[in-house]
Amino acid sequence: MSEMIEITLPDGAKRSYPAGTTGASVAADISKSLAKAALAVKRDGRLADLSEPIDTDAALAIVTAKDTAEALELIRHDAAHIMARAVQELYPETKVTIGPVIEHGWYYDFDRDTPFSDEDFAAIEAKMRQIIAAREPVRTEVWARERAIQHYKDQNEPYKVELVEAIPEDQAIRMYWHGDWQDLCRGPHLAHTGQVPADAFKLMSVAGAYWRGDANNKMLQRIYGVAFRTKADLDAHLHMLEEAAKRDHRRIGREMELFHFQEEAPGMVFWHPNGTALYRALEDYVRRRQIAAGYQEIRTPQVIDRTLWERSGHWAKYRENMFITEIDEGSEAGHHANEKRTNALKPMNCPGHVQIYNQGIRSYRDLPLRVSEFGMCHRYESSGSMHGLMRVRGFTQDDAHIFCTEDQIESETAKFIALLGSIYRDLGFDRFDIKLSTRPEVRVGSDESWDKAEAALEAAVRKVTTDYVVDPGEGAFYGPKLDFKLTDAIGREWQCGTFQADFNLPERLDAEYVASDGSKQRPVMMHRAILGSFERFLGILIENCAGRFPVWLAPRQAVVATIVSDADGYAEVLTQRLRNAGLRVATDLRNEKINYKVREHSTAGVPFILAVGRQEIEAGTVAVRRLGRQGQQVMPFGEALALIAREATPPDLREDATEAEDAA
RNA sequence: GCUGCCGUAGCUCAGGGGUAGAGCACUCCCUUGGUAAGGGAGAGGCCGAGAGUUCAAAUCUCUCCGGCAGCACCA
Repeated sequence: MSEMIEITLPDGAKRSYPAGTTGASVAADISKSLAKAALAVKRDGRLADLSEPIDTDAALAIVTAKDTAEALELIRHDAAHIMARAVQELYPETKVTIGPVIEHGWYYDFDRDTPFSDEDFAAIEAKMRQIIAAREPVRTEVWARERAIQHYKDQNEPYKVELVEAIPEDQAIRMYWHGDWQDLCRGPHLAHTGQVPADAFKLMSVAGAYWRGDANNKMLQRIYGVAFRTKADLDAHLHMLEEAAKRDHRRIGREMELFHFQEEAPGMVFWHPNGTALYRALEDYVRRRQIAAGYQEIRTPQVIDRTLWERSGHWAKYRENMFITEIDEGSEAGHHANEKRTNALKPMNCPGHVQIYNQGIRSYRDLPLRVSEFGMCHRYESSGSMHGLMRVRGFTQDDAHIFCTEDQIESETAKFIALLGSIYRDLGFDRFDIKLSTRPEVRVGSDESWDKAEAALEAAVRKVTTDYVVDPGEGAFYGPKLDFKLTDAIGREWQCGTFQADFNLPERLDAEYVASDGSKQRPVMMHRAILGSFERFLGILIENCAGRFPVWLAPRQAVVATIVSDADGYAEVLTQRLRNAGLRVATDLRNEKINYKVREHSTAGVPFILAVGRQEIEAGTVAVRRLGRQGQQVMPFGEALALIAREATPPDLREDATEAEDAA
């Protein structure tokens, strides 16, 4: 009876053990680091108890790296069930709904009239620990549909009835029991409740969430939790959140005096001098890159009569989100008394750009025509959707429209992606997520056009990477699009870049060009933005670098700080020379010790601190201290100026930039 | 917009039915100091706005405004 069990190790190697060997001894045998992973010796999709012998009947495997993540997923999933059970034991009137695993943890949506409070959290956590300590077995059964429906009707769980009814006919209806608490679930699960680490989970927050994600449905209470394999992992996660909070752009924006918001203008940014310097440095850079890429810059009106918005279709479809103005033109010549004229602040730049395209007669030789605008837009975003700089009501897009033929879509897309990638890299973003959204149910344009445009976008992406996702049906009604997303400090994704085909607007606003055969043709219009908006992008940028901007973007690139007041005059002369070289420099003549000044400007993220005292005046030098480095270096002022100027040069203006671009 | 929470000095926060406190920042004075916090003094608040309850409201109630987390939205 010396039956052997074969175990596959993470590196692909195989080992054999006698039947009856416990999971724990297998784990110990393999290695210490794998011992934890061996928690996930799996059987029937469940994690086996390490104290139990592993048996030959099941397909067993020590987890690979992927499986380790899977084990964590099981812990989180079981924690969700255990929490739901705890909630129903504590508050029996509560109706349960769904509770999926998410990044770092899980949530569970409940229907209960009384709101959950922080005190409830402590009680729920305590109850969860009891359930875990009881090490109650997890078991499962497949039920007939009717039985499941009847069961949930009897239990007065209307949401579960709905869920069961929504399960496709060909899918099994599986029930899981954690002890005697039952829940509808696809599984898999752990072997018993004791396998959820009692000290490595935490309930984080409660928030409203609509049943089935539909705002027409009742709002439920969603409790979020996080769970890890060990307490150390949990603590590390909580610590990471604290660190991320320090990088929050709203906090840094205040600390570095970049911008502020105030009640009278919700969702509108007041950019302070520092923030404006940053903004301008970015704008200047993008402008140069776009000019180099063949864009022509334009400017279009902020306020436009409603008739144009009616023609563009925005009045019908987007009015809710537009800032509308009514002007009484009664006193003006040519108008009847009390005549009102209705205008709207532009929520987007496209119609204005088409107006410029439509001036004169365009030839196929003009295409592709690329017009860009740093266009300020206003959208009346719903109050709950605003978020610092990330989602605002007044923002400036680095917008451009490319008028081209269908045949040019692919090459224009490829050029755009290359430009975007290069700019993102210059700004410190080596990776970003790409999403292709394809035709929705309701749309304009022929299927042939959609086929062509979707294929063109995808082909262009594939030239660069295979790492993108397709979101079927999520395109705009007017055309397919590519979205480029970046992530904020705590991992929320924000759409920044975008590239969208538009079969609609050229039609509505009657844009055309003369083809080589003399016929009039409709151009395709590509909407595109690289940053998306300066506001959102700067928000992400701030969080990404935690306020320590590269020198070329830093609001304040250097501070000249005096050690003694005798150096005031010298400091002012140096400051002026640095400014003449185009650098953003401040002088600190305050009656404070140099230690204090160094500390303050270091904390404020100033890349260069130039200290001057008697010795420097004598020798015509400065003592240069660089952010993030200990100590300082005394050098002739001219040398310091050259050093700072070199670092302050934007990436596209560096001497090696041209070759780098050509090579790419 | 919805659910929950929050709104006291520039910032971080304490307090709490009898008209306000701390630390940091700020101003002034002393100190002229050589690379991450020198010392002292002072100024600073319609306690988000409005209404109600009360002899009395920053405090209790309601409405509104704004913010935070999430959901919905993001032609």
